[in-house]
Amino acid sequence: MNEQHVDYTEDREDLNELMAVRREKLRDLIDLGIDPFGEKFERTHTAQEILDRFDELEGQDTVIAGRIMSLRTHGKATFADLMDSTGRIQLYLRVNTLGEELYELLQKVDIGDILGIKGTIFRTRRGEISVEVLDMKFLSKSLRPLPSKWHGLKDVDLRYRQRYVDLIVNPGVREVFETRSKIIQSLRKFLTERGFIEVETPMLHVIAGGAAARPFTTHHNALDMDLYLRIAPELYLKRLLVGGFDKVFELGKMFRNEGISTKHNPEFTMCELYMAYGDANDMMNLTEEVYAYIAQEVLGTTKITFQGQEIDLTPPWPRVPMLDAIKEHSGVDLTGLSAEEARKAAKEKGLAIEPNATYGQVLDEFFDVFVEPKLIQPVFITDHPVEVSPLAKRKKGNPNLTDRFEPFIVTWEVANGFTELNDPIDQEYRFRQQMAQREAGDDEAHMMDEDYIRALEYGMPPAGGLGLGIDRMVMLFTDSPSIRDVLLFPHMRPRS
RNA sequence: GAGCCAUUAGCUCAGUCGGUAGAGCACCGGACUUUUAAUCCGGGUGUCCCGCGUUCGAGUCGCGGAUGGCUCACCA
Repeated sequence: MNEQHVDYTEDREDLNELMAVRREKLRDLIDLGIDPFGEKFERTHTAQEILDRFDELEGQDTVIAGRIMSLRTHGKATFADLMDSTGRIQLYLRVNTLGEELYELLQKVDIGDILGIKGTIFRTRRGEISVEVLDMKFLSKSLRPLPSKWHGLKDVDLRYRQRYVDLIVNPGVREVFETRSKIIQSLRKFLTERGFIEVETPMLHVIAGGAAARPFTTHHNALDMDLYLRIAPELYLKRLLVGGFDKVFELGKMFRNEGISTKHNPEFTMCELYMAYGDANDMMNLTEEVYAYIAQEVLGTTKITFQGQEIDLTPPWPRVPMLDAIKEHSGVDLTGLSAEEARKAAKEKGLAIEPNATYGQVLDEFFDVFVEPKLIQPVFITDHPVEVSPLAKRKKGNPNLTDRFEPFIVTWEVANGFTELNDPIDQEYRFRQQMAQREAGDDEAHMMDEDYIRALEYGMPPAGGLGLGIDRMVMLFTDSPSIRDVLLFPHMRPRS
């Protein structure tokens, strides 16, 4: 083994006074033969348990551990607040009970240190449930000062880059991520209770399919080939329907090489699920059910508040064909128009449209401008044009539209689903259309996937499919206006 | 990618007309054995985001850059 030598006495000139003082205390502890970074520590209670069960625990001994969040010294007695993952509890330290030696050691304790405490549970004269300390151990000396105790950390840049500090000093941040965990748990429970099997499909794709988006590119050295990070798991999951699975879902990260905004992060979480022998209608039922189920499980109600507006998630949600919604909100009926007529209608409404825009693209533009901003309460927008839905089955009676839907809540598209196209000949035709669009300069058009066509040729049962945006769901349920508030480590440009 | 705004002590923020850098908390020294934003006395700890320029003199004015926020664009 190499000889290791850690120098705790090194003087570093890059440290500010606050950090230098903490290092000095660290050295003092080492000189006293005390390990500042502790070891395994068995606790008997959490802070919250003591607060909740005080009546039965009063007078008993307890062993707790956590981070010191404030210190109030009064000469020969000191009060401190200890924070663990469940909450805060006050410590009372007295020279009489601790002894001179241990009480002296208190001078080496800084706010931020993680201590192990043995003590007696009692209530102070002022009525605060506290632990009178009999013994204390350093479990981790903190070498950096925490942000001010009542302003917390406000600088959003620092909050995201140093989420660990944000979590320590800003109460509520932890809650958002605890809620996120509960939401994902409820979702898994909901789906597995209904017979869905959770699967994992590749994240490294040879063809980035299943959505219209620019992919990230990476490289496999041994094979000397470029690969894409997945933009959607859709085509793999439907291969599983071909293989005989009836109900599958995958919950995981997707990667899209696009802009960053309050609603977009380059990597985000989606849940896709597929149900053999079902259709878009089943998926709409499932969407409103799963939203109501999770809201009930996590928040105890299906009426939630987002940024001051009440949102009623109680099923059923209205289902409105896209053309009807456009007609209602713009006054323009685009039904049955040619691409050219649609472009003309767009110009009359002052919309910026590409000269060679397809009928579907014109519809999208009308929808984005006139309809989307109005969709506050949950609503399904249905029957999307076929050009923008290359994987969805055509609508019976109107081959220009598909059996597709997108639910909207607070103007956000929170999911996307449709009756799956299981006709390999039509699918190949759609891919070719997409390739033509790609050649015309649309680098988000779908790529050809020969193997997927082959899978469909073996026969895929009719099916309904759904993709749920998990980050937006968490935003909605935690009243968070930015996706960065529901991602522990949102993407940030590295700082030089 | 474009526009607007922000960046000053560890944190939260002030800084007037261009004239030697300020507060609260935190921190350091002292007093204090039931406080809780403890209190009282004393102490300011700084690459004013970076660079260039204007000026006798720049935190402040100009130009360029970095990072972030918001809006727009992009994102079916």
